[in-house]
Amino acid sequence: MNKHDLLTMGEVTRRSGYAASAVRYYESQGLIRAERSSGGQRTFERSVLRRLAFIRAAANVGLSLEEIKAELDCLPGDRTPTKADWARMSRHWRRRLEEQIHALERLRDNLDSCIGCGCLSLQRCGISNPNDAAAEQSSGAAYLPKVLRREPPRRRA
Amino acid sequence: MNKHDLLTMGEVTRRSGYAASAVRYYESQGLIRAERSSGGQRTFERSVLRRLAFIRAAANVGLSLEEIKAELDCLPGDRTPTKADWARMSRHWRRRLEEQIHALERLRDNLDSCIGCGCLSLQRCGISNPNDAAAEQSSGAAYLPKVLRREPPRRRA
DNA sequence: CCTTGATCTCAAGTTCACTTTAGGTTGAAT
DNA sequence: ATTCAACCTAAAGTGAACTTGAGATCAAGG
Repeated sequence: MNKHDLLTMGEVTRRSGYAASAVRYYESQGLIRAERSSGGQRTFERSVLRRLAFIRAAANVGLSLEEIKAELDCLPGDRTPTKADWARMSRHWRRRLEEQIHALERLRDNLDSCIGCGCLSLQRCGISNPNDAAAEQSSGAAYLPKVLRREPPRRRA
Repeated sequence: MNKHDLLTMGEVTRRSGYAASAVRYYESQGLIRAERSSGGQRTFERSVLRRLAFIRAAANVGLSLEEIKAELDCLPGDRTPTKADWARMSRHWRRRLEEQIHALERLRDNLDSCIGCGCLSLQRCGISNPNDAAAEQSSGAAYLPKVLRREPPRRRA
């Protein structure tokens, strides 16, 4: 093991699975911290692995780096995060996951009925025609869940 | 109604909800077709509205434009798509939606147990440590569903 | 000391899905 | 004939999340 439990860039990349460029990028964005050796090379505390793991997990849940940073900033920098810390943060995830799940389920079910009636080709389909209200007496996008809907001026996924 | 059922750009943008720039972009990418007037202005067939509706719906399901184009390319250019056409294409969607749903559910449930044991901080958590096999006898990313996992060289969401 | 591999910085490049800008044309109404 | 909204093109810009490249430096073994 290294001096005083400090990790090199190589160790971090091997153990986190992230590329060095990504690790540097996260540091530049303030998601992780790194000390420097006398020669200017990065040395990481062990806890950086946990942070990187958290980053990947959160990214998998669909959070942007900005959101992830916001959550990480709530973690105590000094003490080891407690179970309560993690639990608090996970509530965000759970809520987002639940939303995504329900949204997808609604979309899937609506898709079934759309296929059943072939209405994807018509003006009155909620999935495909959220904006054609002018052309028809369509009830609009009632079926398309907010979290999934992409309005005309799209934002990134 | 216009001559021979042809739509102008303005009508298409109003009825599809897409910006003109987006419509032009889709044309440039071969997702939709447009005729030209004598003066060079676009005229669209009615069916472009259906295509645009399809594009939005598919995008909402998470398909990339490339994938959407691939699906649209399977549609018969000549005849009006049949119910069978739509049904075939919707199978892709359904499969993808089901995958996403199950992936999120597994992630959510795993998150619960992770929080329960506080293991997000340890090496043996499947959610957070898909790549730390070298450091521990970890069973790896068994819990993290493929569709959600972001491997080190990430691709876009 | 020398070599080699790991690491450094900084700037620029990449991808996706569009939007914005600039400057020029069209076409319908007056 | 004039006006003016609607439309055109081509090129450049956007933002997220990184990667790549160039060229220099560091650290450790022989």
